Amino acid sequence: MRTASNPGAATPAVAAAAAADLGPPLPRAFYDRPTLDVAPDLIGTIIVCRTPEGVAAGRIVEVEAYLGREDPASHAYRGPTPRAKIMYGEAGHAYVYFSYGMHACMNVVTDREGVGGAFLLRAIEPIAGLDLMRRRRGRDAPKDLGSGPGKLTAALGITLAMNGTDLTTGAGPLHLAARDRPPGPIERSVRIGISRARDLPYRFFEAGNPCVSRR
DNA sequence: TGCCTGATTGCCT
DNA sequence: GGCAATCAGGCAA
Repeated sequence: MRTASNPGAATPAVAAAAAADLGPPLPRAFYDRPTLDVAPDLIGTIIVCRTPEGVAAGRIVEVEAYLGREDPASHAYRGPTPRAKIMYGEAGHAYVYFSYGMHACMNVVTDREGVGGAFLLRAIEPIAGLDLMRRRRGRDAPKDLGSGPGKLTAALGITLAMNGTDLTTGAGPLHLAARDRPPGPIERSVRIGISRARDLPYRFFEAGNPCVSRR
């Protein structure tokens, strides 16, 4: 398994080196496909967040697909409103929104421009910057750091200011890197916490991983 | 302008 | 298992 250093008071250069150690950004073509086609490839990839405090990263172990204008559970359902316009833009960008008045939730935009497809990141398995994540979360156990959409943004330091970040350049604070190892079996289920289109099996997760969210 | 709902979390009983 | 915290987006008036 690949490891990454995480110096406490990282200079930008050190932070960049640490982020690079986790792998270069996945290319646009990874995201620019039909949303459900991306799902099996997304589980096990690594999300890296670089802030002045340092670098934090985790394996993505749970996601939910939101298909766009035709999906009643998606923020994109009502068309490209000011909030949803990022989802209608170019694939490979981050859509970060404010949930329940207190949490940031992060999506990655997929599919062709104008479709509105995206994946909500629901859980990560922490792999770098654990002490930083522990401080941000006020929790110690790795499985408590990223086992939920609001938890993982808090742990990684993802904020609303990162909405719209291009994940493919490596220039911004966020990117996704290729898997460091093959994922375990991927299972599907209905999506969690929604009231519309409850029956669609668009939640994907790594079976047996303790960092998957509960409910 | 005002009301209601929500892709959540964590604490309390 | 119940519920409060807390606020922006979307829609009705």
